[in-house]
Amino acid sequence: MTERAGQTVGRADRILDAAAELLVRLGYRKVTIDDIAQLAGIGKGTVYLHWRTKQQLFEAVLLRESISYVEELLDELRRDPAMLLPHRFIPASFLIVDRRPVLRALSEEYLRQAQSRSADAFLHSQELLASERFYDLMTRHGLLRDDVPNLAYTLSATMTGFHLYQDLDPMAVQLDMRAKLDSLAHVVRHAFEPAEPPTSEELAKAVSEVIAVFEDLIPPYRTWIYAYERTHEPG
Amino acid sequence: MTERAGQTVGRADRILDAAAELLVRLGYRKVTIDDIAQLAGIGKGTVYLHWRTKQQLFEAVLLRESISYVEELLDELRRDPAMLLPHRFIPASFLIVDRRPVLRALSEEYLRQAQSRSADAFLHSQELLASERFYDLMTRHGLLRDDVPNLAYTLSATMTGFHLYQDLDPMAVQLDMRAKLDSLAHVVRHAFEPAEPPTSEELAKAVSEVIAVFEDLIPPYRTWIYAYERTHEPG
DNA sequence: TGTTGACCAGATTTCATAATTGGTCACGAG
DNA sequence: CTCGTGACCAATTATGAAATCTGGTCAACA
Repeated sequence: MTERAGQTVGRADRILDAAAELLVRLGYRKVTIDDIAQLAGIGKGTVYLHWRTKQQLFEAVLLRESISYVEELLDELRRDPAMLLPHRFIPASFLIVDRRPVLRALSEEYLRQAQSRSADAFLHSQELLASERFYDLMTRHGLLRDDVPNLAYTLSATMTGFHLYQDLDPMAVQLDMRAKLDSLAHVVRHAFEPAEPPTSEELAKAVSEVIAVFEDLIPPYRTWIYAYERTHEPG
Repeated sequence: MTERAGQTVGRADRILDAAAELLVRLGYRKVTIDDIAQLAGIGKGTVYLHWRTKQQLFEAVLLRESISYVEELLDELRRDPAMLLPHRFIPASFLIVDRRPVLRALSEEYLRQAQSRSADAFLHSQELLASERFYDLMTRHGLLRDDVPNLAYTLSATMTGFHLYQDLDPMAVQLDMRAKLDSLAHVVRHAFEPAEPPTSEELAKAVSEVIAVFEDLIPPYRTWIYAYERTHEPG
């Protein structure tokens, strides 16, 4: 069984809405299941008809938000294929975390957890954007270099640096966001993109393939959000 | 007054030795000034004849260690000028933190402090390696690109990423150090080095200038370690 | 003059008690 | 019978007061 009858998904969304709102307002720690249930206008036990644990509930929040963001990105891609150039969309993704309060709150919580112990719960939501299939595709179409050692690791480490350096060095605070994005873009362009940019035909082809991949990738993730029976990731 | 009479410096070094040893053994938090004084075979008050606060004492420990490392690096440079290529010495510097227990302990403490609040105390020790003069020189001799926006910030953020990503993602643990160094080297080479490597004449010239700069830079830092009267950085 | 350790205020740890909360499930409504 | 609920429980976490520790000072001493 992957889904239940009637308005179940609608209710799930109302719960996720409530969770998201309280998350932004109070932070992960201070949000209780009771709060969420109350704001959603249901009983506490009902929440557990949808997700096994508080953590899974918030993973669903994160995943829903991520999917929505990816879909936004796909739209932009349809409008402007050049957006697929890593030095364009990676800084854009970087920026987005600052823009979407839910993502911001969750990434802060992720850091807090990582600091102490197992944070992999929040981690696999990143799998969506960082899937092997996506990297392969980008490399194949000449949008990513094929000579980057440990591509996934290298790219993640680099992005993480820009993310975390914010809070580490006072110097970073003085720089405005624009300058930071430029810096990140520079590193991405030179370390991860081939010297030769792809032709616009290649780019268009890559875009349509990216769209296809994500339209293939997203549904199982979306199902996972709402399906009760689950222990780990889809696909 | 910059220095005191007699065996004062020798005693300072014994205190720093004691502090370093206890630091490695117990970690910053658990080391008390009493412990240090006892291990150094002196009274507690005497420690305060050398440094105003516990923090300044450990800054001195860090600075002494850093200077020693830089001098080691200068030696290597004399032997092999190619070591000045950023994609060589930056991963090497990265590695060194794992090798020297004192640096390791201090960088962990730095992260802990940064996590919470003002960590700039530990930060300015990095000024030694990251001084404007050094960057200028490297750029001037074609060892660093001249088109990197916010060079200091960008490079720091990148290196920080590789440093911190260790503890954030389980994937990073599986990769061995060699692979990580390769990744960092790749990013540095392509994002921060010019496409054309310098000629060996240029390189040699840069090396001798680097040596000159550091031999000029180090003494005031060394003085700072031992001089009681101080409020902030030398130079 | 150079050194020290007793001393102090403030920070940290301890420890017991109280309050909260994630998760369950027997029950009741429909 | 199905679905939803909130009282309930174990376990975690918050609280706060008392005890301990420790960075830093300074009067006394060698």
